[in-house]
Amino acid sequence: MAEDGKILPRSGCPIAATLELVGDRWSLVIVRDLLTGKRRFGEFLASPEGIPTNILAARLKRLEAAGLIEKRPYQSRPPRHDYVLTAEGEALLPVLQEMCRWANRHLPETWTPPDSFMRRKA
Amino acid sequence: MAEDGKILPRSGCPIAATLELVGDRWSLVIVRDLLTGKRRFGEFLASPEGIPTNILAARLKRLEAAGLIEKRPYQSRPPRHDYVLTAEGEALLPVLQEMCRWANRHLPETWTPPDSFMRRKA
DNA sequence: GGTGGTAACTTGCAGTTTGCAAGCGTGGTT
DNA sequence: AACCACGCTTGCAAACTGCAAGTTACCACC
Repeated sequence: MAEDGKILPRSGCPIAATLELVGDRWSLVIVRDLLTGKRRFGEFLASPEGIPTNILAARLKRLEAAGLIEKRPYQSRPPRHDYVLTAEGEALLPVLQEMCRWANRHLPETWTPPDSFMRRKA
Repeated sequence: MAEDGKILPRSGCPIAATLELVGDRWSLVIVRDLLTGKRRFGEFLASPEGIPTNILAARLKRLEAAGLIEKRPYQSRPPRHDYVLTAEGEALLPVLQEMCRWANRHLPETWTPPDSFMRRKA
């Protein structure tokens, strides 16, 4: 995956195309955090999975380039910004919910997400 | 990801755990092919995305180690085998369906999957 | 005004993974 | 024997990952 966020589709298959955007170990973890209210670089870093800072910065850049998230300044001195999901990014919720359902049924050690997350609608 | 298929969970989050198994560019493409009737090494290779042979072999090994697919001999002379989804692997169908719905709505160039795939139940 | 702290990154670098191409092993076919 | 098919394995350069350390921009205290 190129650093500049450009991705050339390998086929028109919707599954393959989706995977080219978010098919890696970290992107959907970031989307999960955004869906559960986290907004800032440091908050993503604090998640239990422990994403490295350079990977986080690269993924945020790519997700922004793909239009799934937006960077917004929330104060100017010192310059700080946070990230929010676009409508397109939020629409990934059902994918994550299905992953949770699958994992809870088939991977015994996984946590049950809060009801508010599982019932939530895009 | 270790070559031997062993994966140590980074957290109990069902999303992160799922991504550790199938969160890469190829695994779910293989599951897609299996769900649409493909069974053999050569058939996976022939998919339009063009997975390299060594990656395909590694992913099949990992999916088998994870219990998502099973290797079955279908003839003994010459020795040949194919792969089928286990119930656990088939249960990923809803995840793939949601990815298709998302992609069809948000990525303009993607194909619409056949109705039989989208309506299918696990 | 120097020291320290916070937030958001960037950089360096070794180790791992990817992807292309080529080769291998088993056995059928001619 | 020569050739082919299938299912891989191997070699290798390039790309990516993850850890640690450094950077930038400011604020706050002493």
